[in-house]
Amino acid sequence: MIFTTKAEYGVRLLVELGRHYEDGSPVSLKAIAEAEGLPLAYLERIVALLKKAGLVESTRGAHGGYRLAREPQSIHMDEAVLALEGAVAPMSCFVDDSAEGGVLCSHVIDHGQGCATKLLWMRVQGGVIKALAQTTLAELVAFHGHPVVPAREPVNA
Amino acid sequence: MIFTTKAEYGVRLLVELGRHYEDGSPVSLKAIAEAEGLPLAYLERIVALLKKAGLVESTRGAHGGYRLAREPQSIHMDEAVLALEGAVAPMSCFVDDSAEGGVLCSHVIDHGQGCATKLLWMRVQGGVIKALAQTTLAELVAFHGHPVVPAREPVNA
DNA sequence: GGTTCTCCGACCTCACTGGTAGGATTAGGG
DNA sequence: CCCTAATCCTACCAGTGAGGTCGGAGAACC
Repeated sequence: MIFTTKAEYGVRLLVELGRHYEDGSPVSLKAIAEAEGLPLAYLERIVALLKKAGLVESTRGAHGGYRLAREPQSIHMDEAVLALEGAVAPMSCFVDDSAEGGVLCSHVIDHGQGCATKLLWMRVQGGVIKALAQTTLAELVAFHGHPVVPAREPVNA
Repeated sequence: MIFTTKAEYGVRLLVELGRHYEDGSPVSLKAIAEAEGLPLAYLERIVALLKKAGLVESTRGAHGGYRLAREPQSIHMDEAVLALEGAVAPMSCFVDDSAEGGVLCSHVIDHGQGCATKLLWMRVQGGVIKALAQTTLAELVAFHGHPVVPAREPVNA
């Protein structure tokens, strides 16, 4: 159940943008790539996903770069990871049937209504999405600043 | 964050064994493969993982097969999935540092104490393990027996 | 006009998943 | 005793996607 580096790099990119959110001026990918030690060309493709999802804005040309489209407190990580990974599903047949009627995996058809494993994967998916949704970018930015604090359950609002 | 078919097939195999747990006699892989429509040779490798983890026992020779090593109520799915997938980690650097001192991913070293993303992945991992641990094999077996909406005849024979 | 950026698509390599093949080993049954 | 049914075990193989590179085209600022 491993996330790819898209999620890892993308979140770190967001954190970096969040640190400069107050500045107003955009941050170039080159600066981020150097600060985080990540391949620039690869970051370009990753940030494109975030832009398409409306999480970041871009300014082209010299002194251009990227900045957050919203304030860090309102950016929840489920949205970010969904944009980066395409889908948050424990099994390949779980594209995103959360709202659909009855999207069943192929091996289920002969079993009538939903395989037993589906119950399991649904619970797992729920756990992941919940964990992601409860974490905001602002939290990660703050954690980046002073990592000593062991954040327990700060999502009480 | 997709599980592989090892987890899918392995759990379905366990469910099938759970259905015949009361019988006492072992179930052959061939029977399971035919019942579930899965490749026999592939199942052999999967069940080997479950055996190594002590979840199932085997009897060799004619009329042999596999049976659960414990009763279904005491088999929690975190143990099963861990045996099948090797590790339940959201990121590659998360082998299993839950008990270790400070296993940090390589890109973290220069940031002092834990990257911001680690906080995120820890929460995700916690959510997944919790969801898995809260589900027992007995639950899945029961769910397999009588699905919520009986649109068709369930396979009870 | 050159520099610095974002943008965009093609390309490449490598590991791993998913599955197969072929056997050796063990146990029952005639 | 052989034959058959089953577990075991290792090697192999094709496809795919992850992870990353390259080259270039457009856009803004000096």
